[in-house]
Amino acid sequence: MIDLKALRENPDRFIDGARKKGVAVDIARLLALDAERRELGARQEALRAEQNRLSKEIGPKLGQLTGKLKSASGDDKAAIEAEVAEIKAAPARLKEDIQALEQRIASLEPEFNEILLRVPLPPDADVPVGTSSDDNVEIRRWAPNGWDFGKSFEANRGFKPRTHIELCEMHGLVDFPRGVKIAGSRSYILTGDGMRLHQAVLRFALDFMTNENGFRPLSVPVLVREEAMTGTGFFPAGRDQAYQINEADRGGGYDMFLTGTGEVGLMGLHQDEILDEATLPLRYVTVSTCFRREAGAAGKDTAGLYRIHQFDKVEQVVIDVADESKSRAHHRDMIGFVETLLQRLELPYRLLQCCTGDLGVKNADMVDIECWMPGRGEPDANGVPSGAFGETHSASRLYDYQCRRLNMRYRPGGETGKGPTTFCYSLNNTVAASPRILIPILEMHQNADGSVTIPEPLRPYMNGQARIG
RNA sequence: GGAGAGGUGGCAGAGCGGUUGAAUGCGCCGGAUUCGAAAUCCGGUUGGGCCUCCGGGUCCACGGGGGUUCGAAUCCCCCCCUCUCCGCCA
Repeated sequence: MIDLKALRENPDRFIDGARKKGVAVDIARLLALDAERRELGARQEALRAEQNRLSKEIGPKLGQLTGKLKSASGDDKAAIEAEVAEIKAAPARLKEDIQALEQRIASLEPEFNEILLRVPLPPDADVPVGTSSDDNVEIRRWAPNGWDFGKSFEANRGFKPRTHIELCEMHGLVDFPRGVKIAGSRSYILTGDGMRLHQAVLRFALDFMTNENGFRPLSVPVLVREEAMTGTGFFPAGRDQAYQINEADRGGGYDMFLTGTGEVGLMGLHQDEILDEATLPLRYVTVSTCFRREAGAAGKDTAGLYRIHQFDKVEQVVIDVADESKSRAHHRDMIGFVETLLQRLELPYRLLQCCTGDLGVKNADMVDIECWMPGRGEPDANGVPSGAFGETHSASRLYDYQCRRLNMRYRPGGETGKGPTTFCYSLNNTVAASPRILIPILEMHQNADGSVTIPEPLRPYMNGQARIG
């Protein structure tokens, strides 16, 4: 959620930001509703003040009169009753007016909130303007010794690559047909070394973040309430991407949602808290199963392990004070962790600065990391794929957009600080999402005979095994 | 799944229709005392919205929402959450 005060002071910044992101949102309407809301609110508040003042006067008077009423009779009684009625009349009128205003304000609320939640965080000034992922800008790329991006896989390695699908089939790493039988399209079952490799990557990534980078490992709920989805900024915009568990209609009270990332649980952790500044920055990592409907992606990446409804992901988040330079520094760090991890796995990758059109509502800045996947891309005349980059990581900077929604604050100046409570800044980044990352691992480390060399760092997690096949 | 109890400030815990945003204790902060500290004493100590001539004004919030009432932390209804016992169970 954006800062309403900032919007009032500088609407153009948000109008411009929404335009750059390609988000259609009627900010003029929002401002009009806001003005009306405040105007009505001010009038209501004045009436309430009057009502409160009268109540304080009336109490004792009423007490006296009801006392008299007990001993009174005849004309006296009637006179007192009339006086009581008169005293009650003024506040009663106020009450009617207040309630009328209350109703008018309430009638504005749904539209107001609907628009407010959809106003995107403006992109940072240094984010390239663009309309889609085609306009993303490459920052840099890296490849291990012996790999030249300028040459084909065959030219690099001396043999034609097999796709991960072929490799999985060859070594019995995944059972796609039975996955589909059980759970429908985009489902799979990791089998044997496939499952072992999957677990090895996840555990390696978690240990790397925990042991080497000082992140605190946490488990998170993946089945959450709607508030957690809205608070973390995934709703309402991404509502159609989340699986909804229908509990309300079967007497469960309320519906639940399956999370598409561990970010929801990690960020929801400190919802509604005022954090001690001394504890910041918070660095959390989790591994969780992620669920995505992939609505709107019908027919896209239907084969293999690339685009699937359920996967596991090691996710990192950082929560810190409201400071842009720190936010940028954390971003660099978090990207650096991933680069180190990919380099240890000897996977070629590139960093992409996402353009404004590719940021989504909640990010001010986002860098995607794509690994080289030899099995992707258009096949040539001989049916050998060209290879292509495929997104494996996404590092976001959100400023206070998310923490504002989550109501996560700190008080500058520490425990004894007198500063105003301030919304924290948050960031998140993938560490490793599997099985998608198995694609470059299998395809890049395949040998001429189809066997796959297991990258060194994963071997301890596979009982020392050095190759598959 | 059945039966019951309860949700009040950082914590503990009063209040159960009328200046109660809330007693009291603990904690915390400031000050006094002290060579210093402990103890003691004094004072302070929730969050948010709106308006502001920046002095301040005003409203909201006692799990959440609605209702009754001139007036609700206190009464009523719905929801959420926690705890205890029984049943079931990884």
